[in-house]
Amino acid sequence: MNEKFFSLKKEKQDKMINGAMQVFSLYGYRHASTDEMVRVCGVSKGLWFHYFENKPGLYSFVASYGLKYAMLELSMKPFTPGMDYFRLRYEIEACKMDMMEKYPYLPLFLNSIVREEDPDVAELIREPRQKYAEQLSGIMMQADYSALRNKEDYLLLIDMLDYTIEALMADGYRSPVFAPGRYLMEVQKHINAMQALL
Amino acid sequence: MNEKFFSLKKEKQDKMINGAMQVFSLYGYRHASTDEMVRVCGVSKGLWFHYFENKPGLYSFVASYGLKYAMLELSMKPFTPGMDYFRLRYEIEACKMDMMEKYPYLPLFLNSIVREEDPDVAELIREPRQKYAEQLSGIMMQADYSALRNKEDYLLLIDMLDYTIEALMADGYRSPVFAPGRYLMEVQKHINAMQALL
Amino acid sequence: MNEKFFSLKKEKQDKMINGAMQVFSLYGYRHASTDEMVRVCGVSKGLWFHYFENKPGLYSFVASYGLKYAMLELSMKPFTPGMDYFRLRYEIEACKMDMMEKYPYLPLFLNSIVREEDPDVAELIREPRQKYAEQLSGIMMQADYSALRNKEDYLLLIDMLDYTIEALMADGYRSPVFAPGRYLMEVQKHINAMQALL
Amino acid sequence: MNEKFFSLKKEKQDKMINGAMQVFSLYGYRHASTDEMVRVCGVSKGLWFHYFENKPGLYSFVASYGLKYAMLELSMKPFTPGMDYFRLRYEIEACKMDMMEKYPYLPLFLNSIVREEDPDVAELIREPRQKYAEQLSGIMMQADYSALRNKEDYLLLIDMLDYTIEALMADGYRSPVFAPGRYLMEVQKHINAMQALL
DNA sequence: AATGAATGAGCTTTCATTCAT
DNA sequence: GATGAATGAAAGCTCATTCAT
Repeated sequence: MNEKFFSLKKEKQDKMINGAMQVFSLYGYRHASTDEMVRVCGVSKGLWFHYFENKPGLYSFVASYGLKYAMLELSMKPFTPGMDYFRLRYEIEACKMDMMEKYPYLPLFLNSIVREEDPDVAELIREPRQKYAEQLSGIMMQADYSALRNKEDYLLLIDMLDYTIEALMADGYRSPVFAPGRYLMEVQKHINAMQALL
Repeated sequence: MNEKFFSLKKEKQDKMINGAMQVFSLYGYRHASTDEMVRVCGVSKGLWFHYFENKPGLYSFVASYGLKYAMLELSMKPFTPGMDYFRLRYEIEACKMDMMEKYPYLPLFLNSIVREEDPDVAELIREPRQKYAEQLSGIMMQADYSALRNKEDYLLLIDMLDYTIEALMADGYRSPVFAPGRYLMEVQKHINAMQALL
Repeated sequence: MNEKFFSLKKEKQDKMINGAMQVFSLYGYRHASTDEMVRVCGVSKGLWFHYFENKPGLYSFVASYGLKYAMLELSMKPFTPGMDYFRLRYEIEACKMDMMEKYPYLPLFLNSIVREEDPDVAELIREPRQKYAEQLSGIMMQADYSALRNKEDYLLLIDMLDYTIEALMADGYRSPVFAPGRYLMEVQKHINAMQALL
Repeated sequence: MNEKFFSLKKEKQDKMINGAMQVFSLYGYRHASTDEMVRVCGVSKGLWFHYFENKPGLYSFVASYGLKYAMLELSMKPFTPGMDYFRLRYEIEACKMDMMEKYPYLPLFLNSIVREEDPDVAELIREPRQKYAEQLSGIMMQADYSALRNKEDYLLLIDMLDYTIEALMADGYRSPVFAPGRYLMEVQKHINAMQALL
């Protein structure tokens, strides 16, 4: 990418980033079209390619940027070591909701990045995607897992919760306007349901 | 579609069906190209449209066909009522592996059909997709769920298992050649892990 | 073309000829499709090409055939020399209506042949088209033109009438079902109108 | 259509318009191919669809544009009321020849628009086509028809002249290069011939 | 820096024509 | 003789990308 992108007014940078996030997260890498980004955020087609050589370059930038921003937000939250696992899991979703203020599609985009398998971009986003995963697991590792009795297999329960939470978010974005409050309530409800099983 | 398709040699029918299943399941409806199907199964471009009016028509046929074939295979297995839930869940995956003999990409395709949301085909496949889901839940409903103690929330555990199994299959197809035996082993391992928690 | 065509049952020959006439006259040479002929007259695609090498060959045959048939019909009518021009002109249209019994689209087709300018077939039909024109003018030449006083320019009035009559026929075929009686009435009305001017 | 088309250099606009007029008027709407337009006027295929959504949109634009241009040219000529009908009819053809300076195929295109019956575009051009017809008849209505004695049927003579003139133009364009001077001479000759009959 | 006109490869689809049966 | 399955070139159209302004 062209580093001069960062010399643009922050406002314009974000307008472009948000447009890209929206279109990429709704349609996936391959099916996202530059025309739609132009329509969504009112910045000329030529400019995208002025700053980001091509479509993979654009995706790779926005994905890295979104992942980094998420990592920064996560690092600023006081996830105190020893916090109950289920509580912590909820707080992470709450943190994602905070990201929406600046980047409304970022929570959905984060999930779509993880699922993205297009060979044109798979390698380009491998590293930041992994770092993000590592930070998340780093945070989660410090949790208090005592509620999950069985040491051997508790990772599977965690996976289940992750899948469920991702599905709830996809549902949320499918509605005309995403309601963060409602989303968090749904997440809490499902967490409670699982906790009751233990 | 043109009913004369069924007058073709079964061998050729299956070659075309398999080509379509492969390309559709790997890339999704929108991104699947007729050119690639031509390449994959050595049948001319014109022929696809001779039998299937257009791309939605082709998808709708192959999806319905695949779902029906899966339902037939499922209906021929002796899923005895009262069978332990986890055992039953495994047997269903085993049954999918049997389908691979004739349609190697069918198990993956079944999952991709469920996820397909392209507005051009959503309505066309709604009914067979639902019937398939109903047959599956019909089978599962007869299982012995006594292993899952807590009546309130056991559905979440089931969802978790379903998500896990789908992910394992996606992993399997990502490898150069899908190994049914290995897949079933992985499925069993994960089922065991969950059972141990109860 | 393959002369064996004439060994077919007359009934089948005519079914094919009528199908071709209909589609060619309604859509013109280029836009007429073999698929539509198959649909219209229920004879397989392969057979067309078995008897008529290719599309120009088919057109050239059917056009020549139609023109010859028209010439035969014309030659069998007792167009007595010295008949009043306007009466004769009407009788020719009446004769065309007789052709409809065997070839319902022939009158329209005759007009469409005259207008056909596609370079793929222009040369192929030049000769029969001209012969037909010559026979017609041969017949017309023997008419009694005394009603048309001015020797110098009467050819233009004749052209006008020809154009008008052609337009009336096109109108007639545009209606759901062509009514020969009504058509002849319209022709007579217009002839009368012109006669009144002299 | 995309209004930005008008921001192109006039020269390029006209190059595209002329290419479309030429191909459309020579082959008719259905048989006119975008590839041929590309070849004829050296502008890429993509650009046509950048400005004109699809083929009907393109035809509808060029037809409307051509009709409007013709109406403008007609409105700028001093067709003085009371001018002799035959003189006026000639002047209209002379006016069409003036249009050729900017749009060499426009006179032929105007005729082809009137004959166009493809259902994909019939409705799209109905209104401008009618307005053009109305302007023409508005002009002709003010003519001095005293030369045409018989009030009852003079409309038929007018039709005849119109058909003849249209045919002469078609003939003219069939020659390697259309010669406006020669065309006007032919028109005059035929007008004279008819006048002599009255 | 910023625009959007311009391109052409690639997509879905049509259709004259061939050929095995 | 008769069929219609099969082909591939060409049509209308899309879209990532380039480039003159």
